[in-house]
Amino acid sequence: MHVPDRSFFERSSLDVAPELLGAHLTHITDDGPVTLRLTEVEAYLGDGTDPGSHAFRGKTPRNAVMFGPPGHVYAYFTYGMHTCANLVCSPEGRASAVLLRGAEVIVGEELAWRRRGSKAPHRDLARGPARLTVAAGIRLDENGSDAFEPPFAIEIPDTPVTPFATGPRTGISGPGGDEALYPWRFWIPGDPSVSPYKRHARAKSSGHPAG
DNA sequence: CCTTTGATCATCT
DNA sequence: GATGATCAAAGGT
Repeated sequence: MHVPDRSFFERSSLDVAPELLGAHLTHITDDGPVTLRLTEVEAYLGDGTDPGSHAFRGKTPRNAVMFGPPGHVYAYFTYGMHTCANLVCSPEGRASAVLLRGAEVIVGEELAWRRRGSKAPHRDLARGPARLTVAAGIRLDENGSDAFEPPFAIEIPDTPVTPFATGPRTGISGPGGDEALYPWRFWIPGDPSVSPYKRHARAKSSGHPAG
């Protein structure tokens, strides 16, 4: 486990996403630290070719952070009540991002449990993008924060986690959710903290070079 | 295990 | 005015 160079994020989210599996993301507040071990992520592009991406129709006030420097946090509000978090990829000006969809809480479980406000089992604490954001204590007003600076910290595995699984992205209507065109959801096979939604999609073991 | 449904509002058309 | 990178509770199999 090591702190990556910022250039790690200066690549397409398609390359970064699978290498974030198993990474540790820490967020510290006055209440203490929470560290997440990432188990499920999704890649989104910003070059106008990805209809599932917030950046598909160009830069707007909401997605502006996606077009900013890599290694920063893109947080957005949706469904009238939920916040989700991404890590920005690609060089500045070329938006792409990795949505954090599932993780295991490995530090600060008590704090994460308190934030979630329910008796969630350990595996459910950060299972799903909105739950993950609550468990970590990431707030909407932290949109644009540098993930390399406090209150954030990130470490990645010395060797990428293999094998990993791929499949269609979750919750996307229209062509952006088409597995054949955009199989850009990545997860650690069999991990209980992978989000359950639309899991009917068959987990195929990665035929990726890495696995 | 599964499916259905209500909640609730910023954003974009 | 419709939609959405969602969740939790309730009820069925």
